[in-house]
Amino acid sequence: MQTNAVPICDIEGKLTDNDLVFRMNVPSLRSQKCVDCPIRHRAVCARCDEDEFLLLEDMKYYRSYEAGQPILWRGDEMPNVASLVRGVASISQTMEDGRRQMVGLLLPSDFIGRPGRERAPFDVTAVTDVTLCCFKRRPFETLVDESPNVSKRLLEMTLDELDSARDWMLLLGRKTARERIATFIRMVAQRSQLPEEEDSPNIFELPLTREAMADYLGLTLETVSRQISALKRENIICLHGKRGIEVLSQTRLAAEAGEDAFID
Amino acid sequence: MQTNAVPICDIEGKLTDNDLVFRMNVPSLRSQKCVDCPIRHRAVCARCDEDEFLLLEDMKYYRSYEAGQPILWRGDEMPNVASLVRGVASISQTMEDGRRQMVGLLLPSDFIGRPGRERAPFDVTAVTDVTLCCFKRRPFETLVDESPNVSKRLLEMTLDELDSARDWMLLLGRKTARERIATFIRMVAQRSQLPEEEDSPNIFELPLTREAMADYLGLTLETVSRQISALKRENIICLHGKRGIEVLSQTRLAAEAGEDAFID
DNA sequence: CGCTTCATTGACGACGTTCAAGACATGTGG
DNA sequence: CCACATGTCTTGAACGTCGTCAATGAAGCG
Repeated sequence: MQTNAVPICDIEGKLTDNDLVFRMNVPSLRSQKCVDCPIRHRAVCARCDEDEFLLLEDMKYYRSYEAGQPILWRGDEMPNVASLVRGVASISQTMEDGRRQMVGLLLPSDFIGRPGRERAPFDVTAVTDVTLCCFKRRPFETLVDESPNVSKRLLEMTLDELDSARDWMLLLGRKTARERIATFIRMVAQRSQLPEEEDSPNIFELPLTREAMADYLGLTLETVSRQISALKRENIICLHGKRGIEVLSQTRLAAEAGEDAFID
Repeated sequence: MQTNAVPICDIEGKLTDNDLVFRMNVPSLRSQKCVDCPIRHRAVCARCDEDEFLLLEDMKYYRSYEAGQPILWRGDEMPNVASLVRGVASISQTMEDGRRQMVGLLLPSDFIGRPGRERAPFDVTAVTDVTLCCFKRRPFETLVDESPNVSKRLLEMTLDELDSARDWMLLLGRKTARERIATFIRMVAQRSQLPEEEDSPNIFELPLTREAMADYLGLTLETVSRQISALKRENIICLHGKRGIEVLSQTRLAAEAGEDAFID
């Protein structure tokens, strides 16, 4: 897996809940100013200078969606592009008979839409409550044309996403159900890591329902459930409620994931 | 599927071979001059002006590989980036136990490598005989930084590849063996289409062995072979040698592929 | 001619899907 | 407080697709 980890989101308030630390609580936006923006250092605007931020602040507006709501349908006109500020969203495709495959998971700082494309090629759906920082596509395209700070960052982000997509293709094409689940749990753990932590946390929450995990992993929800139960039975993980996961052995979980050594 | 069709390559000479028209013969490079380059209008340099071509001609050199040869190993240093000028190459990942998944198929005009990345994240292998137009990474990075014509084209190409990768994820995650084969045959047909043709040709050659197809489609070579035989038995296609395919019913093949309506 | 490479075909079994029932938690109204 | 409905998750049993292992066939080459 590529290791462009982004904490799925910052934690807010105290960290006690029956001795469990559940992450992925969503911080509220405290300001509309780019300077205070929680994703400022990672988003498409990461390398903007002050003048560019002025332009952006002028053309941007926030928009929120509740968990489960569609953000875009495939084929929709896309008058806007956007940065995901808060929450988790999915990019997915559905076949006529209803089979569905998630083809991307959007986390804070990820970019939605593309300059030069009028219609959405995929469905985008809010998985949790979501806030977007939207820009009208036309003026944004002009900005991309004129600001290397934006276009270079966008290229970099797109290349990273392409690498991640290719890693996921290995999982979808070749990994067993067990390996897919283990890989996914490790990925979520890694992305739940806070900046001040040294390692992935042992306790965290899954951001997806079993059904959404199945869509992401190319499995059925029954298989997902069975494999999670199996990992629990073998004392590799332990469950806290429906979504809470505690990893009892990182080593064994890594082995189950069948992962290659990393490179960088 | 996205429809950024590139003919896998131009045809050379006469078109008779027992009444079959086999495409994918590879034209030889007739010149080292960018103006005469067969991929000039589609590659990363598609929008370069004369000055930029002068710079490129100065830093470029051609390099060829025979079918089967490795071009890059995962983890290798990448002193160069390159455009694929002639032939077909694959991007693939291999797990420790040997399971392999092709995660991209590189055709003429496709770009290899990325600015700002020192090591190859995946294996790249010549599928047929291949010729690359190579550029030293450092000077190329400078060119990308300074020429919007190059960086914008590169962004566009990368976004297209990301869309294709996501289409492929649907195939790997959800399609049956039969659907994968039918989808693949249709894709090859479409890419074999010459500029002057109105539709995909009915007769063409598969650019991959059964094993390579299996790697690409997330199947075993036996399953690939069985499904091709089944399509033959049902008179949907007909075989001419090992690689030659004749589509007897586009309609039925499309139905077998389980494809959504296109959007654009 | 044997050797190699690539493709086809068969028999069998494993893994994951499908269908179905039940558990558990939460919320609503009587 | 209970009865009941709803959404999410778990578990079981039967089935089917595709992978594995193995034998055979076809084409190209020294």
